[in-house]
Amino acid sequence: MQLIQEEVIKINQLNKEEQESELKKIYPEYFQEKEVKEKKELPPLPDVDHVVTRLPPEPNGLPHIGHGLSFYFNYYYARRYNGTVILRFDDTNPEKEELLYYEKMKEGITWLKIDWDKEHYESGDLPLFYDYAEKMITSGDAYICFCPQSRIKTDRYHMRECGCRKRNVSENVQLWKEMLSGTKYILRLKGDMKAPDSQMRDPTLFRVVTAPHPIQKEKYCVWPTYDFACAIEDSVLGITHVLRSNEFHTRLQNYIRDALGMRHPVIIQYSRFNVRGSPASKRQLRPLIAQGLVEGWDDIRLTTLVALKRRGIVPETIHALAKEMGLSTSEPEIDWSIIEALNRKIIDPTARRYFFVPNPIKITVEGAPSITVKLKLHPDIDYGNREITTGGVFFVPRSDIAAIKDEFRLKDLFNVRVTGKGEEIQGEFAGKEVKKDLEKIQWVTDDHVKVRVLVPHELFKEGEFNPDSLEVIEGLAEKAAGELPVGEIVQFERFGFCRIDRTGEEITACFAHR
RNA sequence: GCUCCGAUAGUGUAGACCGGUCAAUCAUUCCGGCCUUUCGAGCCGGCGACCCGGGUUCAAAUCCCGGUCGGAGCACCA
Repeated sequence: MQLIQEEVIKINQLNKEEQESELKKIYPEYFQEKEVKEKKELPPLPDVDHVVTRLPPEPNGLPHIGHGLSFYFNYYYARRYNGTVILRFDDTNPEKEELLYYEKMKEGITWLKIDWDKEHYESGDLPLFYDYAEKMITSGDAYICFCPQSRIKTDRYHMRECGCRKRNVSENVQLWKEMLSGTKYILRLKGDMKAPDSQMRDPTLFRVVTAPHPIQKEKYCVWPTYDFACAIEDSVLGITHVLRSNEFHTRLQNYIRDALGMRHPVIIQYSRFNVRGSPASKRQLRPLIAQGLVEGWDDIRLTTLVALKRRGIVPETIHALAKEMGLSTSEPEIDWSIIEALNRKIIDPTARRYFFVPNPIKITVEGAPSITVKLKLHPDIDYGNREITTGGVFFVPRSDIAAIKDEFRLKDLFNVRVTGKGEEIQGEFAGKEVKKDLEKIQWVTDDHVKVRVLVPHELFKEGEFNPDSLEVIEGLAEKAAGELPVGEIVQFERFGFCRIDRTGEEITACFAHR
């Protein structure tokens, strides 16, 4: 006890730096953990001698934020461990894939600032899949089935085996050949029809699909199902780590690989997540688009990557969001406020500032001097300025002026005393002195551009479509805003961060967030 | 119904594997205050949570059992 007290006194006499350096000698882990926490990184991966991951899109639609996170997780770990990331198209259903969406997936990934080392198409591996299929047929692990779909379904439900299961290997080999030439049988896994996990009850491995494939055209008519193709590919491509959402179950794929004596990747699952009030599934979105309730796949209320981009959400925000949520296994209902906060933090240092006046009202200022002001493009960082020459006529936000009792300040310009309110406002010049308590309001002069701002709100409220989810605010912006290019993200002062969506006579901007 | 996951403040997350340092982390929202010629950023402060019930233990957010609730799968989709 005595000893301890003496030591404590000794240590307390050291200054902070000395204490830290001492601690580093005996307990360096203390500092490592601290750093990880501060940066907010994803947890480390197990078994990382070398890492190969995959980005596995199906080219059947536009990527949304869920794809984005999945892409990022897999990309992140490959880069973190100096590994390889493969863009692999899971395109084994000719009925659903479309050429266009291969490109859209790539565009989405590129927009996310994610790159990949190799590109691979499952649809190019059919001979390989056939080889493995034949192995499973010869080993008695798979059999051809003639039964109609409905029968299979009820048999699986009731754990009944069908007659097809009893055929011998040579019969199956023969039938497989027939199948390859187009006869509509299916190849099923000889699993366990009594398995409590119904997925293991002889699932389909191959089926005949006559629809042409966007890449392979009509070269093949027998296509593997997802679990078979994926099981093989993950092993053959040397994938070491699979990060995927929990709608996929691992048991069947592992079983198939075991049957073929193949290596397993490490599988890490996380939960699918939702953004509050924004459905992500195509099934829910299609009717909204068809009915014109949303503008299209890039409607700013949506969470497709094109919509996020259009709204002014930057790719780094998706990265940050992935780190924020981690590989969570609970079912999150992400609030837009989290996405907005992350985005704001990222764009605030670069977004140039401009004056925008929503719902403007004209004000004539008696005795106003004509001034040419230089207004800074950013309050904290020097990005230069824009120049505005003023006269006696201004436009200010209607709602602001309504709250003014007497005097206010045209921000960065001068003070005005209100002398009359009506259809227009009258005022008089009230000095240039900056007064601390005076309301500062943004303004534009006669020399302005018209701006329409699209403001997104929750698309669904309590499960119901929200008819007021897209607000349109008309207003005026200073002339300089008229020269901004499409895609520029700016902050309209005292209004919010917006992305220029369309230029021309009238500008359209999308409201990202405050 | 069966199988697999999960449940920490309004929201998201850390802690759980290896029980005590947890009257529980960080972020966000909300509310105050400071700062600022933006209602942005920054800074300070505040409210706010371990699903329920048993068990093990000197000690449970953490381990075990049982509920409840939520999600996913049970396709010739991926």
